[in-house]
Amino acid sequence: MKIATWNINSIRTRKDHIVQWLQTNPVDILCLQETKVIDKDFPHSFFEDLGYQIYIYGQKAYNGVAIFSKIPLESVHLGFSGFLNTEKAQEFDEQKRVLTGIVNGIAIVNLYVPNGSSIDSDKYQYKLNWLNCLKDYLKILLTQTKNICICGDFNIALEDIDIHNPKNRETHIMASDAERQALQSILELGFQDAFRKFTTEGGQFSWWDYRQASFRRNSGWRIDTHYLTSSLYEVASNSIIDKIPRTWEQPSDHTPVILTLE
DNA sequence: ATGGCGAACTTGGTTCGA
Repeated sequence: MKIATWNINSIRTRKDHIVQWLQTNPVDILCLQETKVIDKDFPHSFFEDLGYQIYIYGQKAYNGVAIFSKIPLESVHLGFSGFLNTEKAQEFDEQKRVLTGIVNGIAIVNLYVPNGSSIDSDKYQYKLNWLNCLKDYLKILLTQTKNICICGDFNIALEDIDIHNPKNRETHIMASDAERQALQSILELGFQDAFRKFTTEGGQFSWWDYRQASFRRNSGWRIDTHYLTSSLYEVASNSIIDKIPRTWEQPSDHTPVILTLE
């Protein structure tokens, strides 16, 4: 079973890339982030024609997540408030960043973690609070199943080897201590980075800034991945970053990451 | 210290992303 994650930075701009990619990479599940479109305008048919069921949770202009699955999902939950009945959860759901469904007994949690802007920004505090809410959400999900795959754009590089240049990383968004600790605290619930089961190498990135010829120079960050509970981590047989779509004309700034189970 | 690039909406200049 293959589960891919890809921040495509607008589904309407990138639909041809996604179709082209799926034709050579017919994964079972594709989790997308930053669809940037209201549900009514989501271009379903392109992907349905390839044999996928489409699950979407979108909003105007920003954020938005989607799951494509060859097998219909069970127990689809939109946002935090799908599981968490708190005022805070409802407030966070104004931004569409969380979509969960179950397939083959595996809960797939598709996430677009807030970027946070910069460490002195209000958005940074929002990001930390959001991660805290995610932890509560996962605690509840863990009471229901031990087979969980969280994947998506985490907007956090967990280790220095996940950044092309970790100098000054303490003050940089996506690498500051508080962000890493917030993510680490979630992982301590019982999740491991699937990508790191297979390589401890640096220089492996999933996002490159559009500016400063970052891709050409491989000045990237590894911020997109799959975190797995131990039952799934044990049966993970591969995790790779496919850099090819980043070489295409008018690409997303992120590229797909593919997990293989069994 | 700033802006670079790309996308969406407010459709042309602004806001946001990472």
